[in-house]
Amino acid sequence: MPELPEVEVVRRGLARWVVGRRITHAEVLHPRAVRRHAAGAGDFVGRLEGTQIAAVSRRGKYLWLPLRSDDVGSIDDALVGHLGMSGQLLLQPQGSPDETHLRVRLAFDTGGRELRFVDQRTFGGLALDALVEDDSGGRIPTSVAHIARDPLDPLFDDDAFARSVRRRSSEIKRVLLDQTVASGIGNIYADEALWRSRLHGGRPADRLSRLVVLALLGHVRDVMNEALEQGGTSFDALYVNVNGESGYFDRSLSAYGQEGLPCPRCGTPIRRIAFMNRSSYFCPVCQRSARHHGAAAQDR
DNA sequence: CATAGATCCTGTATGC
DNA sequence: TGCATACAGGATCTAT
Repeated sequence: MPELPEVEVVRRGLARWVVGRRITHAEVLHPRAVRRHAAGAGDFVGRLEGTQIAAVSRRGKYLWLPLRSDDVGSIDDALVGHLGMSGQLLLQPQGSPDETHLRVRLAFDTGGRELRFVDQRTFGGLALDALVEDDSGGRIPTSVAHIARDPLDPLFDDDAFARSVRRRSSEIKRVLLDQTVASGIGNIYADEALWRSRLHGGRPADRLSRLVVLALLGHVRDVMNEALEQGGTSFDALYVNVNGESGYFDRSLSAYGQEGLPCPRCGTPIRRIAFMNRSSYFCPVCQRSARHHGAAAQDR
């Protein structure tokens, strides 16, 4: 569930602490946490130790730490991380008790706190990956290059997004969750942006007008920025910043998780339906379903 | 190629 | 109390 705002909160917390530090010790406590590192845990640890963290970057829900290698001095690789559903990156004092689901530990030359990857459900993971040039002269890990820029990226192309969305015959919610169209959007912010747009998630994307798609994008940006200001969304102790603290955007949600509660706009109880093996929350009055928009395709 | 559905994983909440 | 079941859901894999 950590989506873009939650991952950005983590990125900022990490950036303040780890940039410029050298990794002196790496330890993998659960092999599944580094399954995306094809060469295995031993290679992961061996290549990580001795490197210096040059930055903390993010695209969508992916984080990466470009690494300056000890011997060469150049920055060719990055430590790539994805939190999956329950991953946490915590800065903990050395010697503090290991978390139940501690998967990877990194310690630094400066002592003090260590970086811990904790992940209950093990959908997340860490890997080392080569940096390649992206489409605008920047650098990005190979394993992240396949996803689109996210809506908070200054180089995000709104018109290209609208064209991409309107080429698809899938339901608009499914398209919002497709990380190759725009990255960073997950179930919570998809439902919130659709609610703000008064759009039912089941509407076919290719029957929405360009202006409706651009307005939806604006709502995606708004809800993400508002969540960021409040430290992200947390429903329980799983979604926390690097100090283990929860954000409180959950208090501002209009639709997601609000089944049975009144729609803040019209008072109709919010409804929950199954969708893609998860849930969609929407107002059945404000967000009209596809059949009310018939074959006329008036949104063109 | 686009699209849709299954799958991975573990802790918590709920019902009988 | 114990047991079974549903649920949380991002990314990836497989099937059509």
